[in-house]
Amino acid sequence: MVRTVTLDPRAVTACYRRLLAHWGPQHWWPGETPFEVMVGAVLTQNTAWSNVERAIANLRAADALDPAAIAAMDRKRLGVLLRPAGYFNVKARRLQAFCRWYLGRGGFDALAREPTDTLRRELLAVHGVGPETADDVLLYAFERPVFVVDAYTRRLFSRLGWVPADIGYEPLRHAVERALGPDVAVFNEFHALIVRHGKTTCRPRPLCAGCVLHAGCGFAGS
DNA sequence: ACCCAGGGTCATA
DNA sequence: TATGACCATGGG
Repeated sequence: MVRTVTLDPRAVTACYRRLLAHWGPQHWWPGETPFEVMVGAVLTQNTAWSNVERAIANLRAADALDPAAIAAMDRKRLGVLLRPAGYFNVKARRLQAFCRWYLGRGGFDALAREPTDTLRRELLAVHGVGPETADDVLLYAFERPVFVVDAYTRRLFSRLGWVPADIGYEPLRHAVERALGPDVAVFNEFHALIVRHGKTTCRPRPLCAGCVLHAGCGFAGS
């Protein structure tokens, strides 16, 4: 039995509005096609996006930004293309596992007909796809109303005193989803804003100083 | 010379 | 179930 956490919808909405007013729309997810978004979701695991862009550029230059091309490619050669994204041996395997699932399931149009919970369960069964990567794919490629939790999200909400610091992925995801209602556009923007905010003023060390949320969300430092 | 990045898997206790 | 090691490049 997972303890459910409740967030105040008004407070979370105020937090979202304040971040949006301060940072502006983030235009996530960068990517020409849903498949490119999915590739980015795997490659950006624990990796700076600037490095992912280089790897995607390599794939495109090799005419390999395509599920069949990636699935059929020699793994070592794929690793060479992915090198700037880091963990390139790991990611070559993960990307091929993902592409084989994607092709085996009939591609985007077939997958887009499946209900969200089915898609999520299948994504999580693919080697190398964990909760955050699965939810990136669901939200930013399939445009399903799923909120993406990451380290920034957990840190922000726990520093605001709204959730325990060790809250699990699912409890936090459901709490935010309930507080902000099922809304693809809002979930899209909110996650991007939390990342944007987290990598600038709310870095791990030192703790937030002069953060834009101090006034709006009651964060008083630590 | 550190620390960090848009995580996840696997072995071990 | 819960830690810890491991994966690896590039920027601040």
